[in-house]
Amino acid sequence: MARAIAARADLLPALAETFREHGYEGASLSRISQATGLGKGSLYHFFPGGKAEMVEAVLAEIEAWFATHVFEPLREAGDPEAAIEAMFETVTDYFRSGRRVCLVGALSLSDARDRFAEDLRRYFALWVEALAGALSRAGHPEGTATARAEDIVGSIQGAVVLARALDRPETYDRIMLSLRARGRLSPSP
Amino acid sequence: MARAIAARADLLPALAETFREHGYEGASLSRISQATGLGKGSLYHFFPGGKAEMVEAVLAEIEAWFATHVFEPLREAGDPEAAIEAMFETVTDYFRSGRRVCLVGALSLSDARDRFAEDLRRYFALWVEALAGALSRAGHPEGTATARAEDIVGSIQGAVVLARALDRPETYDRIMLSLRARGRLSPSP
DNA sequence: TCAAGACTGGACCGATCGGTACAGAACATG
DNA sequence: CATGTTCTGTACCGATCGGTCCAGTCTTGA
Repeated sequence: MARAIAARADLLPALAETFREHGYEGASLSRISQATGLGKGSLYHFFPGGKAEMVEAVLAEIEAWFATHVFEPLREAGDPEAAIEAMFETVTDYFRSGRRVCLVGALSLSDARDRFAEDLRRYFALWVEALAGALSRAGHPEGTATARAEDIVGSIQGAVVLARALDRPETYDRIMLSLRARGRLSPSP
Repeated sequence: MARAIAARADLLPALAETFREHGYEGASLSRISQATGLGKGSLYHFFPGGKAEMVEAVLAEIEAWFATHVFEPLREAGDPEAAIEAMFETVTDYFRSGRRVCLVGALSLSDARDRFAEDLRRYFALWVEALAGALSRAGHPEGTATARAEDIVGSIQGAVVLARALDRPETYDRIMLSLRARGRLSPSP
């Protein structure tokens, strides 16, 4: 009984990688079956809603992961500046310097956006909100903290796009350094 | 005879929009057929290589459009600062404040990236190069002009992602304003 | 005017798509 | 060990996929 829940959760990493690599349309059931080592019967046992339910489960796990490792540290840290630095470290690691696609960003650009609109929106909204709070507590002017947070989150997404297109992970790392340096130099807009 | 060339070019806008809206996998031949009003026979007459050749033709036109309207103005402008301002206007218009996806960026995040790698790489490389040149002539320190250009091009791509995910075109416009303001305030890193 | 070639739509192809049905294996619980 | 449930692979479904083929219709230059 408890096995079912664990097994379902165990599938999510393989599912996530498959959707990251092939997108929603490109991740066919046969590819998913191969990636997870499970037949269709098992997949539909855990996800009766098919691919749509798989994506939703993956998005939920991604959001939970970011909540634990990114959003909450930003919100609760005693030292907000250190938390922001830690955020850069964490996401650079997570996105493997742009070698790994951000599934939420990729889906946002695809035609699957409308189907999962609320999940995609919430992920970025939570990120911007948490970061804006940390910036604010780090001394950033109240009025522009949200704007600055959007700049940063957007830049991270753009860095993934650019590094992948140029096939240069260093570009991702460099953009991260530039964002961090800017935060250190000028807490004012 | 001349008709053929014209007709092929006339298809590109509809093709481009179809790939933008549905991605490479999602843009099925039946959808393409519907969007262009042409049967499969005609499509394969103009693009014997099928979907792959269609995408390549679209990418070539996009690159040509950007070369004319963005890259060359950046390179040749007498007033580089004005050219950079004009670039922001042009791309904001082109991407419809993030309502319209950047096909090159979207393909870069998809599994079609490898297939069109060189086209995707060149588009961004040319953009960064042209912008870095303009920044440099506008007084930006030589050593960091390329880095700053990558920041900007990446931020534009990220703004599209973020605005679409949040479903807030204003976010795209705001990020553009922030990028432009930053250029005006500090020509130094 | 008329042949040559550009162009067209749609029937058709095998492959694969997402999804269903189901019989049996593995399993936890009594 | 018996029983009921969970889990599994596979055969199968209709639909659609990308792509081919071709008979026929336009268009153009001689």
